Amino acid sequence: MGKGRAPCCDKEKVKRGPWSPSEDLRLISFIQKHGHQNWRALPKQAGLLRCGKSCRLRWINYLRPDVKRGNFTKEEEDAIIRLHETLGNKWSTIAAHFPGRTDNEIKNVWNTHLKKRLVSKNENTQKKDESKEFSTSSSSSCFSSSSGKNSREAFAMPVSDNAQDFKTDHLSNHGSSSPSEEPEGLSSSSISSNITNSSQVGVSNPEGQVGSLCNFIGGYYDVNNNASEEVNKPGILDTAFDISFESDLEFWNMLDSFGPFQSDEIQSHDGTQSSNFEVENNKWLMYLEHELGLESKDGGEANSVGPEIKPEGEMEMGHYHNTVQPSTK
DNA sequence: AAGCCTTGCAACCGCCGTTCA
DNA sequence: ATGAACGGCGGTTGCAAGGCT
Repeated sequence: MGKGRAPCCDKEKVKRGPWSPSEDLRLISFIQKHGHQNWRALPKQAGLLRCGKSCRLRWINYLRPDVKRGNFTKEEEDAIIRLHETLGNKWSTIAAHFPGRTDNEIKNVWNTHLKKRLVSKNENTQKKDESKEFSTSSSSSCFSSSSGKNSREAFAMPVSDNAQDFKTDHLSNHGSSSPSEEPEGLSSSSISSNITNSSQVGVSNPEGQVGSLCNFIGGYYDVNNNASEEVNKPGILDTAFDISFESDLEFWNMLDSFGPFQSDEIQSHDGTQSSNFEVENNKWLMYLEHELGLESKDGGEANSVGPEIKPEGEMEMGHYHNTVQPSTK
């Protein structure tokens, strides 16, 4: 043949790096309206200069309405550790046990926190073991054989069979699976059969679309706190997603000028979020609503912040990029 | 206060499995 | 039966923010 694999996109003509608000909105509104049957064709149809893969990733890991963000609880972390022992680096499978969590997020948590925790734990136990006779038991830790960088190799062999069993058992029997198999600390509400992946997001369901969209608009930074109710108004939604992808260049360009903003600001929305963030958040929402002509007349929370809507440049949109995260470092 | 180091995370890359013509 | 196209997955990287000296 000699052709090789065709690149998924022309990297020369494709934008890379952080997503801008405008791009996010375009992607969201497009998916809400049309779904995502074809990721490769989507960027073009949505007027995005992005690779289809990039769009998919952005949607799945960030923009999806049901994506849950914020710090992992101790229970979640424990569950991840347990699942990882069984499944290895099957992040998507592990993620399936945590509705709203993405494989990328779990992978990151594992690599940044849990792995280290286990390594140090393992070192301690290893020191103890060294004083004893060599034990043939190699299953005491998932790290026993993973000295190299490639954890894929380390886990591939020993877990494959178990993984399949586990997958079958847990994915098909959620809600009715035997409690003994279920990771400790995970309630039925935290592990539900509502496994979410990109293809299961309600983009094909008109009602689901509206619900998802509400969640997005109202909860772009606050998926978990039901703020969506504030803007759960059909009229608003209709208007919001009648935005033309081609015609309102000025609007999209204006959004672009804000620079990247990240919905990771919804982190720590467990009620401990600083009011500073909420003010900025609400300003942003108000601004968007204003620009879209969506101001809610009955004065939701978003309007309680104050009437001041600063124009471009004064809203310090840079704030929306990783600046108000609750620091856990 | 400034510079360096570490950490965390979004995004990219390339491979693999599945689907479809 | 075959190969291209596509979606999905896991590994890795780059960068920004925070911490430390």
